[in-house]
Amino acid sequence: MKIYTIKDIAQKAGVSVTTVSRVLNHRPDVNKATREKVEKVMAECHFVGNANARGLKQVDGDLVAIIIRGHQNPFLNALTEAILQRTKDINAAFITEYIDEKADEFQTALRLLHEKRVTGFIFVGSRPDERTQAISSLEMPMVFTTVNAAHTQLTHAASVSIDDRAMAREAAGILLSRGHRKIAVFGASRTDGDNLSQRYKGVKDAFHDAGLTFDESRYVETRFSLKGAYDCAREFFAKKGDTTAVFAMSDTVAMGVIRALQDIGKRVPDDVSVFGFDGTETGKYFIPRLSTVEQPVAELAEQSVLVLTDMLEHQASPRHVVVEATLRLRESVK
Amino acid sequence: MKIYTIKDIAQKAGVSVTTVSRVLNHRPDVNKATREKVEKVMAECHFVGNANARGLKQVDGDLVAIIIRGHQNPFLNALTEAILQRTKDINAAFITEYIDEKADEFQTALRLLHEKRVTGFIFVGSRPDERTQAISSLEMPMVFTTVNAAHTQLTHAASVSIDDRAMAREAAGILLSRGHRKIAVFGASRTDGDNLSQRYKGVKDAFHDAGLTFDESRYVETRFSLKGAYDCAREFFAKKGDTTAVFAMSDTVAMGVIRALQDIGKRVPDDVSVFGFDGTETGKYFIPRLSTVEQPVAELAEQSVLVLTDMLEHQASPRHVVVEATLRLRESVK
DNA sequence: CTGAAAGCGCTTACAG
DNA sequence: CTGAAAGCGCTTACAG
Repeated sequence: MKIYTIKDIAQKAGVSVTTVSRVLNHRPDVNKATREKVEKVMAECHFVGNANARGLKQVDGDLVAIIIRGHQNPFLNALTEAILQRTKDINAAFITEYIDEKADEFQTALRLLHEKRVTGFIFVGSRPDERTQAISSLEMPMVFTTVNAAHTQLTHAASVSIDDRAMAREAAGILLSRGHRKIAVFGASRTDGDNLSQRYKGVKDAFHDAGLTFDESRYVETRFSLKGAYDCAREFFAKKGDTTAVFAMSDTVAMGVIRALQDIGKRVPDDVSVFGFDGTETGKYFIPRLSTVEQPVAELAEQSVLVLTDMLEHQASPRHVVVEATLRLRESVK
Repeated sequence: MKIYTIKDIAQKAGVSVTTVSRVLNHRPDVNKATREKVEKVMAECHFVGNANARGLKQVDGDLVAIIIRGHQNPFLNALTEAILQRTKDINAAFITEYIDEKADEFQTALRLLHEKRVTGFIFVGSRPDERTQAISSLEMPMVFTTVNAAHTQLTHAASVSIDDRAMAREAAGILLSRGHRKIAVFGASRTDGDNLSQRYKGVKDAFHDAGLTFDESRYVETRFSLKGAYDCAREFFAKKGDTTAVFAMSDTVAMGVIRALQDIGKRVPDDVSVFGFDGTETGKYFIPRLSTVEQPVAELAEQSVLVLTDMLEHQASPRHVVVEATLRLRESVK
């Protein structure tokens, strides 16, 4: 199958490449008859412009890279899809780049900046840490989704997130109000200021509210996968079998924990209550249905795109938007 | 942050752009001292070549587009990640393109062909239908993963898949051998030859093996989502409450069905047995654990890359590889 | 081992 | 409304 260039089309249509380019870009200043002739030839040839050539020139228009940490996180996948949805009627091109859990987003961003002349970034599921500081040197519009970057040194970074700390406090508060005292927290290594550390603080807040102190020996770090959580839970409950409630920092972790509890003969929620986080679709259908902090995916997505385009198109300053999350009390908590 | 071009680097290093290009491409014919000087400057400037400019020239090397149907399918996500894994040490570049469930993969392929000068395709989770026939006109190496394209008219298409029909037959056979007769099948609209129709045929084979006939009124079409399957199951069991087993054409569907059964007071597997398909991670941790046909993700991925690179590099003819799937009997079937 | 020059397929002032 | 020409940032024969 021959690949036609703009030159081929011009020749077939008997016009200049300039004119073809104009038709291709829907410029108004083309004679109707000429336009139609060119369009006909393009259609016949299944012509599609070469993105490399166009990108090489590209002085116009913004190009936003959406950088997603991990392929397998259902919550981030849903969020990414929602962002892409909001992207349709925006006057900018978007590309998605999935990176490894352990990959360096600064390197990735830098590469995309050079390779593709990216003009803005959306980081999905990223955590501001040392590497992320380096990103700031990029000095271009960027938004972190799901994590609050207000208190970082990232001068060009906006963020859209829920109030992780307040929600965790609420969730843990419910556990406490129902009489649970031996509460375990399943999280992951956190750096100061990221959303996991916020959630951890929220749990401590709840204990404080109740005039109690969180027993740090019931804090567990796990990978955010079913298997990771399952294995951790088996190990943890072998030692701390008197635990009556678990606050898991993601739904995936919650499900792994519940499965483990089931396997050691503990019923959820009768013997142990489990709280999840994120509000994934699977959690709604799990048995038992997960109690969780539901992140508003659509709004997170919408605000992210909005904040970024404001920076891109109107040179707005970076904002830090906090959207409302919802506590879902379902079957996994008694 | 300034974006440096090869010209800037050349100037700073006091050499020609040709030489910088050579260093950039790790060509051997550069003086060691020169190379080091250039590399030093490149490092200082965080230089990364412009992919558009390189791609514009690109006479060398293959570019493979991996086209994935849907963002949210856990099985396809796992498969994609496995393919990407196999991709590291291949002498070709790979890009991933997620398309909508309803999107036209021919248009997508065509666009990528022109836009990016793609030289080969891997279609993940695609189904050969009318549109797919059009793809054949692309006349370039392509492989369909998870669906057997041996009996299609796709002359340039290879495929890597399991034997869907045989596996469905085995699974349904187990249901029958355990005394189930009122078996429902939850699938989706299929076209002749796709993997869903194969699975359907497999179920019929199993009934035939047992000297029985599948009761078509127990065949249900559903979206392949938890909600879709859930709603379908609620509706179906309201009418066909005597059904004692379900063969679901994906794990996701199976989980939706199980949740629905739970909600109408039927226990799985005591009242109703449920078989899934794919062998997802979630299915392993679901309560009850899913009995399923486990597709060998790693092998599917490896063979797909292998078959494609054979076509790309050695002009091999398209092969149709069938890999071994595994029946997993777990808790959801009694 | 190194460089000048042509060209990849577009877009965009500029001129008409 | 239309076209000739320059140029985007690279790569690659070709010449030395």
